[in-house]
Amino acid sequence: MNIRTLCLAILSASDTTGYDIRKHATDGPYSYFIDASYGAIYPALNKLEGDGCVTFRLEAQDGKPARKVYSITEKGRDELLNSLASPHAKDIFKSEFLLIAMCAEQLPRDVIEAAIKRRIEHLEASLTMIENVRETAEHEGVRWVANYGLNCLGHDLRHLHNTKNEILAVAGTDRDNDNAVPDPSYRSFTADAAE
Amino acid sequence: MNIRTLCLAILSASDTTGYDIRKHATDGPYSYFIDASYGAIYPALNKLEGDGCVTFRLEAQDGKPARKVYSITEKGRDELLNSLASPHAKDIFKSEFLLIAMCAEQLPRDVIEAAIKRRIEHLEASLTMIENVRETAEHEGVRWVANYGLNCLGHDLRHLHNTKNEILAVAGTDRDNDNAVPDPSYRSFTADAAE
DNA sequence: TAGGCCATGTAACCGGTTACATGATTAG
DNA sequence: CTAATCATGTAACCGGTTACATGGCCTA
Repeated sequence: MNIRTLCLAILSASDTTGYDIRKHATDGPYSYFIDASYGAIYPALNKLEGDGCVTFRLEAQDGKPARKVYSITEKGRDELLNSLASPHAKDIFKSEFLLIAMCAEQLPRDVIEAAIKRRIEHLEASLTMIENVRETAEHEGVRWVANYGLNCLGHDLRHLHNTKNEILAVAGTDRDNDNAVPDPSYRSFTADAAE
Repeated sequence: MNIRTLCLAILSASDTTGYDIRKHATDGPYSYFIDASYGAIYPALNKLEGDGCVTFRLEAQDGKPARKVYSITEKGRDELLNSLASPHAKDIFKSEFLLIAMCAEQLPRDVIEAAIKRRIEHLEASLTMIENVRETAEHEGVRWVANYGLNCLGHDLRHLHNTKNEILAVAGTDRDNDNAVPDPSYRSFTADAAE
């Protein structure tokens, strides 16, 4: 899925500007699905307009540059439906935190501790944001997704709290107190690891 | 996080070839964190070798081309530690399914139904794969991550089963059989849907 | 008066995918 | 006889990010 589809999806819910689309995809209700920057959104919107998938009206403002408020067209809705209906959908969870956890034995305890802290903070921030989205949601779909996120992320956070000590216990030695080579026994794992 | 780091992480657990690294990142224990293709892995490995972060030995085989079995060096471990320690980590969940759910009102019921089906199948496949990873895990970190995945994805799946009717009820009209207004009994769910 | 917000946009760059080339071996 | 698996690698391409340019308004 690409920015084009994201723009159409956001515009299918209500008219907005490129500037606001980016906000939606950064701090707003769409932020935990896709990320997008101006450099991607503005060209996409231009292309979309050329293809007749969206139209825009100029709203003059004093001082600020005129806002280009985009609306989706029937053709745009068709394309949105098509791209969402085609089964290219694969949900991807890219987690650096989990990669750190995987390497726990190789890493000093403080690194893991910091990663857990970041992960917890990130989850809490997400929860707060989604709570906010739910409160102001005007579409059933958005509300459902917000509940989904709240429920799953909440569970995630609880699980992390419950099990963080286990992964910390596996950690290597702290970098600060010197002989950070954990245990010579690690040295020999390569022999049979290939399996 | 990039492929370079991923390669180092995988090599930090055990020696392997570029070919196997790709398998790890496609069907194996690393598949639900990052994706990687040959076109990215082989150049990364070459660069890593030039930088002294990994070494390799050639293992001749008859018929097949010789395997280049890579090992991580002390310098490579340092770099891995550094990139995992720096707080650039942001966990990203890219979900086309959730985008479809967000647009539920705009979409025909059959599209949403298909998306739910795909999502459930994907979750079940993940669960099976992770179960497998857990059984054969040789590192505590891997086991912990597998449990994490099993727990969270399991919860996700259960939640989806419990609430799928709610989002289906919100759907628009079926494209084929025209005014297919769903079952009115679904209409009252929103009250207690939270948590 | 410096910086952040509004609001648009462009150009250079880059990391990664796709698709290909090679070639022997084994399974259907 | 075809397709897949093993195993390496390259080159074209592409989607997206980063970093800029512009410029007036508002806040610290």
